[in-house]
Amino acid sequence: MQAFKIYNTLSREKELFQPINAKHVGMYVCGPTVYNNVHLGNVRTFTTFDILYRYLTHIGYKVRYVRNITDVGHLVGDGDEGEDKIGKMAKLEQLEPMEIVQRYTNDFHDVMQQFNNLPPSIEPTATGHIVEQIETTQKLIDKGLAYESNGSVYFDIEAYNRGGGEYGKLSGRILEDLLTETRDLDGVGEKRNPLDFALWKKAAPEHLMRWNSPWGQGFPGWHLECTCMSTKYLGDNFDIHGGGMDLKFPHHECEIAQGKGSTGVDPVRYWMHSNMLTVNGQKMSKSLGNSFLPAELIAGNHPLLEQAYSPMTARFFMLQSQYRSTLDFSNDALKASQKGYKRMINGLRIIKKMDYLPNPEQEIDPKQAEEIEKTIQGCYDGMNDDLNTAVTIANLFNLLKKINQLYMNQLSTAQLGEEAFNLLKKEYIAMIENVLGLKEELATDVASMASGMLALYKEYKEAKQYDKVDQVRTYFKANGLVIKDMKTGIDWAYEE
RNA sequence: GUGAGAAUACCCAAGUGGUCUAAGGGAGUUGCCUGCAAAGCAAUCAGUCGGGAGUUCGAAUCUCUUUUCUCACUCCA
Repeated sequence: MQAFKIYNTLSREKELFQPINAKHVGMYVCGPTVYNNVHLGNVRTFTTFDILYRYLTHIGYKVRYVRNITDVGHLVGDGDEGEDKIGKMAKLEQLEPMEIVQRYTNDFHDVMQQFNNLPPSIEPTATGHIVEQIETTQKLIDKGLAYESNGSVYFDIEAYNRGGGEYGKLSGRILEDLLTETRDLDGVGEKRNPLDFALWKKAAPEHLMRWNSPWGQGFPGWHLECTCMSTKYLGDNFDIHGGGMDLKFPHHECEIAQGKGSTGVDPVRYWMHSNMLTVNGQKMSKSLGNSFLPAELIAGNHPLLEQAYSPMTARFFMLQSQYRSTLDFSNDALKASQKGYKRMINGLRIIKKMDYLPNPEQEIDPKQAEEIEKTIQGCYDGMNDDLNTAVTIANLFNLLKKINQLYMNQLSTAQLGEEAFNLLKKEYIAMIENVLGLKEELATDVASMASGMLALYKEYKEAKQYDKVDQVRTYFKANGLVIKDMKTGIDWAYEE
């Protein structure tokens, strides 16, 4: 097993990853709130944890990857007073809330597939776990860590901290400071303390999404679902919890409080946070209006885009930086990634078709073999160092040079030796396809290819080069197409 | 204001005490290859890591200071 290090937000240090159960890893990632299309910034986060999932699997762990769908409880506006995001969209579009949920869940899945992110092992929904959320709320009330107020239930942060909780430890905040800052804010109303957060909210009469509970009709608070679903499927204490940097406070802080409050143990061993995708130095976000939808990127139809970029180009672009750095979007950077990605994939095509060719005349060059081994180790060193995909890719480019040299006969497989060659082939393919999740994007524009061929066909026909004409026909036929040579003109059709 | 980070070549981006005479990609320049290209290969491309001071035998990396920027504290991945 590789010595894999993770930067743990809790300790602010890279720590050697040691799962609770030697061979098994439980990881939870905060999924999207499905009230809108996911944007490219969201994609970065999910891609980061896709790489984690892929790498852990690659180095031999059995991973249970849980990523939720938030389909209720996430409020618009300031904390606990706003409207439910999904309910709001439902009213706006005059649809059932669940129609909104389904529409954007589908969109999310489509995008994940386009970017070649693997589906999680379990994808639970908040509405599917109302019972669990009510139970946890009751448990917290019983323990004196939550209180009912006018049909809503709030988590009591002061009581939690009196009992040994350390609210603020993840984000590095000091409770007293938070209290002072928020003391003079208004709208406290039902809460004992402005920092207290909702576990259960009473539903206003016009509220669409509502369930019966011991405290009347209502709906669960946003933070609670992740606590219930992560611990339900991964246990009270599990290995890895991931999410975007912007969820660190308060969302993840609240998750720790709820988890520790209800079970007595810290729920998560390794907290991982991926950094933001920025545009011109500013965070990409829906509210700032500087976010692109993946579809706009792929089509190239956004004012900030000079051209279209394929999903794999974007994936490669994201992987060329480390997930904890902010990554700034620019056309120049994307174009550079496009070339790099294509070079790497060209190498993939070459090595896949290449086999070891023994040659008794030629001796093995131990230096070459050693270089290959060292560079492959470099790929692993990069991944092991808190998923430093940038380093892994740098090493892959060095392997690519060897592959191209082999291809151009500037180096022979016999010089590398069978062992080193097979290692090169196996690891280059595995790193790109299995670990980084990059794949070939075949240009499948059959129509334009066919029309170009038709032009050639016409030329050959006019020059009466009938052998060439037949060749073109055979080529079309081999691809399931036929040439229609009519009085009115030339066209192609699908072979019937 | 409070908390968390960032500043590395023309652009993107690794590197967080010696292996750094600073990865890798893109752009540029030169050569090889080619009928010409493209692709590929080879060579070249940062005397230096935002500025200043310090610690150390040794600093891009640690400390202090300063400037600029981002994020969080309000819905966000």
